[in-house]
Amino acid sequence: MTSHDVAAEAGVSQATVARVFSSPDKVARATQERVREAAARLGYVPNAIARSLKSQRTDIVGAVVPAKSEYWQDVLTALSRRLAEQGKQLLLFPFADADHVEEALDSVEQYRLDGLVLASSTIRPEHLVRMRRPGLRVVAFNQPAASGLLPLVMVDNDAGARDLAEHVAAQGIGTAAFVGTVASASTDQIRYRGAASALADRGIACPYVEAGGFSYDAGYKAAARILDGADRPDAVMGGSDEVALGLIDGLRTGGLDVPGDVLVTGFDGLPQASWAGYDLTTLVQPIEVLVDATLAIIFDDARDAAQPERIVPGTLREGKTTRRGNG
Amino acid sequence: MTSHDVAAEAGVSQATVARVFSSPDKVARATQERVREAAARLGYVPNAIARSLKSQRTDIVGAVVPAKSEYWQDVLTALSRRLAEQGKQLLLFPFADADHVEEALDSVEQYRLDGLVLASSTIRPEHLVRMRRPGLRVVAFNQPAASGLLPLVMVDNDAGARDLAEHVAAQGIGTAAFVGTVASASTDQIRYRGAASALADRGIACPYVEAGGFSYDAGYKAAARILDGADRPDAVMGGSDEVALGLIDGLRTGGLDVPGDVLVTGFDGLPQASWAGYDLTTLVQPIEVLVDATLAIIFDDARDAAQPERIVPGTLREGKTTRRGNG
DNA sequence: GTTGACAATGCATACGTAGTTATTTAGAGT
DNA sequence: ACTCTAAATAACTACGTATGCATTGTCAAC
Repeated sequence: MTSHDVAAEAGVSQATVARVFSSPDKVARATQERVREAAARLGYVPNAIARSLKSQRTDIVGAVVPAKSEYWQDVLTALSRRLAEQGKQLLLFPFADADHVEEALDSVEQYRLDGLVLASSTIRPEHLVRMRRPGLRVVAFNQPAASGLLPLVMVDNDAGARDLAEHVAAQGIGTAAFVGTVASASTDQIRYRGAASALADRGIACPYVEAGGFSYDAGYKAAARILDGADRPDAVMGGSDEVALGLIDGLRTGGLDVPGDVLVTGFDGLPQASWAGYDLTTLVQPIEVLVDATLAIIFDDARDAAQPERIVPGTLREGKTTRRGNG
Repeated sequence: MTSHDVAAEAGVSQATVARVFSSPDKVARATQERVREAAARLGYVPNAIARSLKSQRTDIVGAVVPAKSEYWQDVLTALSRRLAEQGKQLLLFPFADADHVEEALDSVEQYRLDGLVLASSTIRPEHLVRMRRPGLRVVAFNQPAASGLLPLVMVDNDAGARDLAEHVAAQGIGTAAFVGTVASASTDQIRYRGAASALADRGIACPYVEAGGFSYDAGYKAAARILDGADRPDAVMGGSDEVALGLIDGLRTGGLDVPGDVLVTGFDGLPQASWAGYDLTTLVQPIEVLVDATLAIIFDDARDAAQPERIVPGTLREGKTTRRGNG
């Protein structure tokens, strides 16, 4: 079932059929109806593949993201929704771990995508630069390491970490610890430095503990290391919500009360962080805003602004995990 | 940068270049190397769009799924991974709610997908049937309503619900309640009937309560209705893990102890259900098995078996939410 | 030395559409 | 009635690849 078949059925040329579906205003009202009826009768649907080949536009945006991550799921959901509103699609290139990024990027190149969102702070700079190809609009999403290399959209990690640190400090703590995800992740570094610096300003030390992963499990296990440590901190700042949730459960399993004995904070603003069982104090990322900024860069015709950087502030959400004296 | 350019660079014909990348065994070893070198020099990558147009195969599988759902995220992760192993891609067509399914299906038709996974028990039969198009292998995933209409892969909802019900009954309860997601969902109906029937066999009544949604929030709110009710059940069976987690937090917020005062079960086996804060007793779906069965149907050449139905048993995971006397 | 078989490669074409150019048609002005 | 203009449509081609068919080259068998 092609546009030729419809053309024959409607008694017009193939070109007219094509125009009906791609630039209807160039076709007379009556002709248009005749064509649409014929198409409906035959069950014709335009072929996106052929359209893409001819028009050199796929209307598809790709996203290279870690396969397992609550945070990225949320981002992708928002991204996908926005794209759908514009009649575009999202093609996923998930990777299991940092070593497999290259494979994902290989398959990206075969598709002539309109744009590409590079996620995860574990993609290495050499991979980032490799994706700078003519005709492909790339945006690094929440990936501080890409600064200067690619257009970049991210939440203000530094300010967010400071906000959290100041909020925790205001509860009157003596010691703190920062449990990061993976030390080499650029978001981790910025968040830690921001938090540690804000705490240092108030005379509070804040050692760095690496969870070794981005998951709940990593946080859960890290809690054990903190419990075993000599000097238990009064507050634990998680490098991400997922890690923080694991921390909470790990600390509670170890017999501590959160927030009675230890305050806990997260970072990201996951839905799960708001669950009544946790009610985590965290920095909520404005995902809608970040996604819109990303799509603006990809689809803005202004190709001049070579390396735009959009840094959007997050919002502190105060939950009960930093509420002292409720224990 | 096309195969023609590479052909010129390597001093061969375009056809040979094409063969090097799609059926290498038809090209002499030496020629192959020359072509690959030329391609590498020019940075050539085959164009998947053109390849699809010519070969009438996209190597892309589509999935129509609800935009927000922990369960489907897990399924998609598994699906995507398996496809990537075969050099294929997953194209998502998420829909916000049941009313928007049609829009999603519209865009599906434009892409000439190799296969399509129809998820969500809220897709209505008329939509399902509409997707029966020549050349498109469709599979209904965990969608009992599709039985007889489309090839179907699902977990054994009935047996799973019975297993859960029997396990709960064995804890020595007097009354129970089933909190479903949405009453019109076909999975909901089967799970309720299975549970209610197994409980009835032991003389335990089990009224149906509709949460009105698939989310944590829906479960959380449903808990309030149960707390307000005259006769509080000894056990609450959630129609899904997400709902069950909300139920737990809702019941606990209401002052009840889980499992001390009320036992709770879920269904699906989400990662979150295993979190230490919940440790939910649930029926774990064998997602890998389901995904493999799905892909087998899509890519099996045997076009004869018109309406295969694969019903796979799940596994009961016993958590502490049904462990009596630990309160 | 002729033939046949087979591997390796080139040539030509088609996949289904969009856009460019050419042609037809209708309407208005004089 | 005759041109001029603009709108509507038709004819044609190109997008980049895969593949059937034709062609060439190589080698073994008789």
